[in-house]
Amino acid sequence: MCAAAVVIELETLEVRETSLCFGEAAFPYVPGLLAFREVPILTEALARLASDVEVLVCDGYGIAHPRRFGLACHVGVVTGLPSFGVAKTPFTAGFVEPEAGRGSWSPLSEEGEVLGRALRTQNEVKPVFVSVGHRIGLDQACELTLALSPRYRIPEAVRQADIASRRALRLPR
DNA sequence: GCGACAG
DNA sequence: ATCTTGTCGC
Repeated sequence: MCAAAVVIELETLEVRETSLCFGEAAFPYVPGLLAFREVPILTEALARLASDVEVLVCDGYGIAHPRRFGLACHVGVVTGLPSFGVAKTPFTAGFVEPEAGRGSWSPLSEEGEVLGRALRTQNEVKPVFVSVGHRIGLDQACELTLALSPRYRIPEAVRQADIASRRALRLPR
């Protein structure tokens, strides 16, 4: 597997630094246990970053998780950095379809608790699923997600990390 | 017991 | 995550 950590300049959305880490998976993919598979190598990629990082934008869920502790929570606690998750597909929490415009959102809830938001980052495009990980609030996580997604559905930090890791592994776009 | 479930 | 088919818009 290849883990990628990309530092994005919030003002310009430019890539300031890219860190790649390669290794073998030591844990299978099990829904609900993604962190056990991905956090070790992600932590390594993050540790090799020279830049100062203010907040981690993670590919996956934070507290909108069956155990209320998804990958974004793990990565936040391990690094001590503020973190939140942006997932591309629904998981266990329910939601109503948000309005069609960019910036529209609806609550992600499970067992009567609001755990995150389905947030539309582009007009007429499927929403992403935002939930807090560590040391950040949901409002700020959503604000950052929108600031990082002026043109594409996926926030630039996650999008560029995905592109870098796929390129390194020579996987199709 | 069955279904459904991040990446 | 991966794969495949088809449609839409710049």
